[in-house]
Amino acid sequence: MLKISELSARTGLSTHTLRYYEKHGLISASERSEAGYRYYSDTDVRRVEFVRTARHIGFSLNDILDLLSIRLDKSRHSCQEVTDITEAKLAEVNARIAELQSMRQTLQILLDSCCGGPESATHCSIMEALEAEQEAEVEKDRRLGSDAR
Amino acid sequence: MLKISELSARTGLSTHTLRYYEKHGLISASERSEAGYRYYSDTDVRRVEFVRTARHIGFSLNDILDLLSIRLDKSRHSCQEVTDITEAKLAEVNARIAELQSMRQTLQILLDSCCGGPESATHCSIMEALEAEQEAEVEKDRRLGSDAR
DNA sequence: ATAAACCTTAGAGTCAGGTCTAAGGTCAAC
DNA sequence: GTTGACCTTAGACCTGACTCTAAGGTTTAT
Repeated sequence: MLKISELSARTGLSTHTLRYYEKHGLISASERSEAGYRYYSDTDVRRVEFVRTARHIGFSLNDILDLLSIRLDKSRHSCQEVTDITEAKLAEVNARIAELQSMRQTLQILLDSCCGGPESATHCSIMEALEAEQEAEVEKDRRLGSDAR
Repeated sequence: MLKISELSARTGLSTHTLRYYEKHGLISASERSEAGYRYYSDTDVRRVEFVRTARHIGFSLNDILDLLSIRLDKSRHSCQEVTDITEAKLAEVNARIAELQSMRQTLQILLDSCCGGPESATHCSIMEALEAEQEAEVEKDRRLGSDAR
């Protein structure tokens, strides 16, 4: 049985975070000393590691709650439930990537248009683009035929 | 001169957001009525639109504060200052994209490994990967030679 | 003259995922 | 038998960008 600081050392999660996860129903210590100290069994440790792994991959704490409830009784759940959660997360990630790529494209167009030198910014094309009533966005949309956002 | 609700209608930013931007030094109304009502001039409107455009591209409010101070007296600032801000933002965006792509790859590997069917999750390979002490991550790192994060 | 539709402010709440603090109790070693 | 390292809790604080509320004042249309 591990004390919380030992579990923290082992998992790389702070004791604060471990208590936070417990408060949110993700993990628990299967025993408590008389004084209330948390003691974690091997089973507890595996659950914490499951959470950490899922977190590291990018699942939210709510996703992980769902995954944990499947994990608790796998025979009552299907692979499809698991892939549904995973696919939803993948869709989120893809949507966010698309947004960021759109930002990247705009930023790159801005950078390409500007000399970037020590000259006064009086005629800086980036500043002009930002002043110019969404022109950069319009330009980008025209090139990409984008409907995004 | 526009009242705040008119400016809101014109920019698509809520009156709440406009006041919030003002509180944070991004914009202001060049006049106030005796009762304290904000009145926005054309110059004010252009500044608000500048903020909105920059925000839409993905600049943070702090980035925009920097851009605005350049905008206020362009002759005292260089193109390089502008491109520095833009490049820093581009680097942020690229870093975030890389993180998300790593997540995407892991999620895709998980999905590829799982049948996704109505079968019991007892032997679900996604669940196994999440249980298996970072194995999915290790696998991914091996394939990509990744050092990221 | 009164109701509807506006406007003001300070300050609280929201989201996610922690992170930290205060005030105190416990335990092992010397 | 006390020092220092650990543990407990409730609850505040953090980031960033809003979003909303309460309580009140103003303007406009009828």
